[in-house]
Amino acid sequence: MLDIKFIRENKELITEGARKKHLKFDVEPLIKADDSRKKLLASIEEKRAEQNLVSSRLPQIADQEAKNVLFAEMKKLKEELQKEEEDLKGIMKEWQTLMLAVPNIPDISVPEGDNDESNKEVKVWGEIPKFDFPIKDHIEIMERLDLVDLDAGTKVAGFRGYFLKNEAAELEFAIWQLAVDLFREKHPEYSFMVVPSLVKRESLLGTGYLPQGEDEIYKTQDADYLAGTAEVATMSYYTDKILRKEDLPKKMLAFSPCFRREAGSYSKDTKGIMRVHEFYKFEQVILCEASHEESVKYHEELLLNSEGILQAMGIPYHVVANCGGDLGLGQVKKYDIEAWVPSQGKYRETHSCSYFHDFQARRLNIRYKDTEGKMRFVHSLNNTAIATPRVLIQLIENNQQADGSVKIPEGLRKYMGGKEFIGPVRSLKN
RNA sequence: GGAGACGUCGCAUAGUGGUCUAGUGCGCUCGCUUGGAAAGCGAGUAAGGUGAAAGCCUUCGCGAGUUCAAAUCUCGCCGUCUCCGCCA
Repeated sequence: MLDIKFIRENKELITEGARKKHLKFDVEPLIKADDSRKKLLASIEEKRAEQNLVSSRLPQIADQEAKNVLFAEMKKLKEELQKEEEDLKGIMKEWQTLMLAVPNIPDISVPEGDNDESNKEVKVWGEIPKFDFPIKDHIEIMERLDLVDLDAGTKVAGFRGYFLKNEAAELEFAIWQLAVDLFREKHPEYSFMVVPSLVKRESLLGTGYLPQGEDEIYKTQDADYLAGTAEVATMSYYTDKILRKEDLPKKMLAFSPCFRREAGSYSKDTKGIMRVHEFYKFEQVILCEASHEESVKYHEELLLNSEGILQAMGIPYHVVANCGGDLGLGQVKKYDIEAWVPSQGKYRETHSCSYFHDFQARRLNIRYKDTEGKMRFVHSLNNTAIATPRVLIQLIENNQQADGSVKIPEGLRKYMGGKEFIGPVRSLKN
């Protein structure tokens, strides 16, 4: 959500921002609704002032005749007031709907473009491995080593279901442990959290996933939702809070299961563990002072933290600056980290790092007092620290060996009981 | 699941129809005092909207209602606590 005053004063900026994000948005209906809102509100407040004034004088009036006249007048005033309040309610509903649809303005450095093909590579790390044998994809490698059971996954959990088994399960635990250790050692200012996935609608509205993303999110019979990221609960933890300036920035590393319906992606990545309905993620969240420079500074920090985790596992990756059409409603700028998938011959997304300025903080009402004692909304940012099982694809494929075994990256071995390889082949299904 | 109690300005509490523009205590800020501090004394201490300003309006969990007038009365919802039941 943006400030209505800002919107009124910067119509061109908003329109230009929506264009860059390839969103259909017309600011005029909102301005019109706001005009009606202001006009009606002024009239209502005037009537209330009159009502309050008479009410405060009434007890001092002794003359019953005069009192009765006032009673009648007040009753009439009240009827008018009630009608206007009813009208305002209707206008406010429309106003709020329109306000929730206003996109945040993308940064000047965001590349132009409609979809991920226009994303711009900004960084490359690691050597793309060369194989002198025919490579396999993660599904084949994992099934041969009895690391995954996708048939059982489908049988038990349905489409996109999966069971991770044996060393794959161990690898997940190892990756989480690595992330925890890295943060504990290198970024001790981050507080660890385990946060709810089952959240209320307001939390998803507040973080900007609703109302426009209804199809993407699981909903329970109690009208709660299953969040697709720990960001939702971690941000909502601070709803309605007034933080002290000295406490900023707040840095969190939050773990949670994540649930995504993946509606509208039925033909994409239907095999394996690339795109699943249920996964686990450590998410970094930062709340900082309301300055663009601070946001940019921490945006880069979040990116480096995540790169550190991939580097510790020796997985080659690049970073792209997402183009306008690839940004969410509230995002100002976003980097994706994409790690190399040998069987596909391309980089695939493992991390998503974005900042929002005060877009989320306005919706969630998270504030602090600045140096002049003025209340301000905080800025918010977030980035994946590490998400499993998707990263197992890159981990396993890049480390596959000619005999079908998988070399465990050095950085993970101490969490795998010192083991260096997964293999030899345990079961040959096909 | 059943019964009861409660939800007030950062925290604690007062307030049961107009004198509440919400009192008091704690905390916090500033000042006096002091060599410095503590104590003491004094002053201040919510947010939002609107306006050039003075001011005006809103908010006592949320929503609806009664009334000329609601923190206060009625109804619904949400939340917290206590007891009982059930379960680990």
